[in-house]
Amino acid sequence: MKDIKDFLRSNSLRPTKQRVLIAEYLFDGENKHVTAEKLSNELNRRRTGISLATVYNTLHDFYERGLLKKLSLGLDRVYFDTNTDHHHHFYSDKEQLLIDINNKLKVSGLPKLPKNKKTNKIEVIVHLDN
Amino acid sequence: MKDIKDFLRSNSLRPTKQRVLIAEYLFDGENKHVTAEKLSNELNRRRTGISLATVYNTLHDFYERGLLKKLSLGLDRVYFDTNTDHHHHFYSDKEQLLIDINNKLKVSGLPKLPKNKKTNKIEVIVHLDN
DNA sequence: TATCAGTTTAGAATGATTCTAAACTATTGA
DNA sequence: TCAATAGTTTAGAATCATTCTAAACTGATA
Repeated sequence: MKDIKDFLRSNSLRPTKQRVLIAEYLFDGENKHVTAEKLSNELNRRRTGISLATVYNTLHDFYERGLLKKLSLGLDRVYFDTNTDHHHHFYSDKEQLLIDINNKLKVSGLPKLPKNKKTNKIEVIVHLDN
Repeated sequence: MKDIKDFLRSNSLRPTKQRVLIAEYLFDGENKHVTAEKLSNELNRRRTGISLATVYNTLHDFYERGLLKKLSLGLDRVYFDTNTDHHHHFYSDKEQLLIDINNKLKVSGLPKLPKNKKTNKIEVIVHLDN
């Protein structure tokens, strides 16, 4: 509670009612993959009365502060990941399934980068069937 | 010309005026990464008068027949790749830059798959900065 | 060459996300 | 404690890539 407010303040975010509720849900210790819609549903279930616009704003604010990762899965919707360590994913479009790959997956044999470019990050997506 | 019609026919696609023009552009021997919009612009430049709806339909039809790959880059727009061999990409969101990685890039250390799932494909995206 | 299934198309619809601008609130300093 | 204000929230409109609709068109077949 108090720690959540401090957590937000230490990330240059005013601890508003809405942000506290969202942070409490997202950062409860369990890694989560959320879309704006899924998060909004959960918040409605909890009768928080937080608007969808605020859900979008807050996810974006948290992402900007590095508290969330944004997942590029070529979906329609954007996923935010509370696990901000470098990691990869199993992913099934059909099932809306997203599972962290937290172990020491390695990519080797990369060619040299295009001139004047540097690698930002390497993203591996293991697409699943069935 | 004739070969393009046969090519389309052999893929269960009627060689309509529109499909022939699009296939001629896409499959001219040079690998391409196109979005519906970029392709539509190119076709307008060529005064083909092909509608945007047909561009979408045709890209989809070609994709369904395995003539194009669809790229999952977490963009707003979808990219289609004329290189249908298994390969990976350098990608820069800022610059709308997309470059094939055609060499023997290898991914090792994958954990076992979730139960009852099989790997469809492994996609590696090397995100570039600058 | 008529028939008809397959195609094309303009424009409407969709749906996730962003924008707008007005109301609200946490913070700060007096 | 309070006023001022910068930062937030919100409903609803706007955006934009893509899909849908259903009417007109055309390649293939007999």
